Amino acid sequence: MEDSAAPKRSVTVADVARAAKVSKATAARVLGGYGVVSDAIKEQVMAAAAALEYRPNELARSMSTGRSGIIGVVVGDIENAFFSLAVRGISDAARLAGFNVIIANSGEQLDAEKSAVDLLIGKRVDGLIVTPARCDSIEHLQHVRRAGVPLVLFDRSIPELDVDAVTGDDRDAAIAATRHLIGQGHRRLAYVSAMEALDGGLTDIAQISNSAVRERVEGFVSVLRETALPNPLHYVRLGATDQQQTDEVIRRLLQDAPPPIALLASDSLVGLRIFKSLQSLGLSVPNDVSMISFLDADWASVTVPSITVVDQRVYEMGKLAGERLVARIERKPLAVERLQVATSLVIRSSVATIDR
DNA sequence: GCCTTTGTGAAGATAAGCAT
DNA sequence: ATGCTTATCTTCACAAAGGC
Repeated sequence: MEDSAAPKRSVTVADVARAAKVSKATAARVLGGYGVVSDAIKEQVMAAAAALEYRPNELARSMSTGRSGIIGVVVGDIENAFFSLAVRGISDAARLAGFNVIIANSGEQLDAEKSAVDLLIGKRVDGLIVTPARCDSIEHLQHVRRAGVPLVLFDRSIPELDVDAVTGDDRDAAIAATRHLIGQGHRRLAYVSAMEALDGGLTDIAQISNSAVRERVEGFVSVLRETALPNPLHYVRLGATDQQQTDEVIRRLLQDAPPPIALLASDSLVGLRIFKSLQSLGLSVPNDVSMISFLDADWASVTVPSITVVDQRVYEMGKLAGERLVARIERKPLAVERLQVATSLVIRSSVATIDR
């Protein structure tokens, strides 16, 4: 009956050492695979460890080494395919270097992000990858650096912070997508984002606290300006946070500028919501409304019509961020930089060509 | 005297138990 | 109520022991 599930003290190095009749340092050397031990003793210890079913105590190990072998990742929205793909890239890079990953979700809320960072620092993660919800609130991230924990920003950059960032080429991507729409003859264009709407509407691009969205909007607006289209900021619409809000955003846009109109969706969740909104309004893509979405999400290639997208190569972005963080943890001498992953426009069937 | 192998003891954060 | 000691478990720097 000794095999019952009765709670018993876990087997430690000292237990193995006692069973193998050696000191715990010797047992620890064998079990931890470090230092030098004669073959005969190595065998004794391994046999004792196997008999006792020894499992190392990771808690004690990280207490002793000062390393946890864990990388913390704070993402903006775990529901968003952009982040799940990124996390896959990050954890692949981490695993290759012998690290595990703990994921926390901020829901793009600054408070949630702060407590997630706090928690992970408390867990003694060896490094942190954060998608900052706001690029204008950096106190908690400076604290990470003061704590001596390597930090890599993901998707968004904060120049004042002097840390590595892995982002897309958001401005160029938006320029390419917008030019494509212009090239197809569109003159009524709008950019739709899930960022929280600002009180009093958008009057200055610098107000946008998310650098990725800000740069995309800058790209979008710059193409509208070079094409001499009037009042470009008016066609940047924030607040498409859920289906209901998106329906509302689309409804107002269509009141303002009846079809034909072309929409640029800031991410794949917004893209899908826009697609649903248009469907429920009985509007046809691309005959009534053309659209391009950021991120080549699965759904974008199976809808009718299939959706023209900005392929962000998010897996590569995640992998790059993971590798960069590992390099920082290993104290590789590298200059702080912003690594941009190039995007490409994947042309499908959601943009109409307008004859004029 | 040197090299290899093995042992000793401290560090690290926190809480329970004990003494003042 | 307060401070002190001890226990947790592993790793590592250093010390010791044994063989040549």
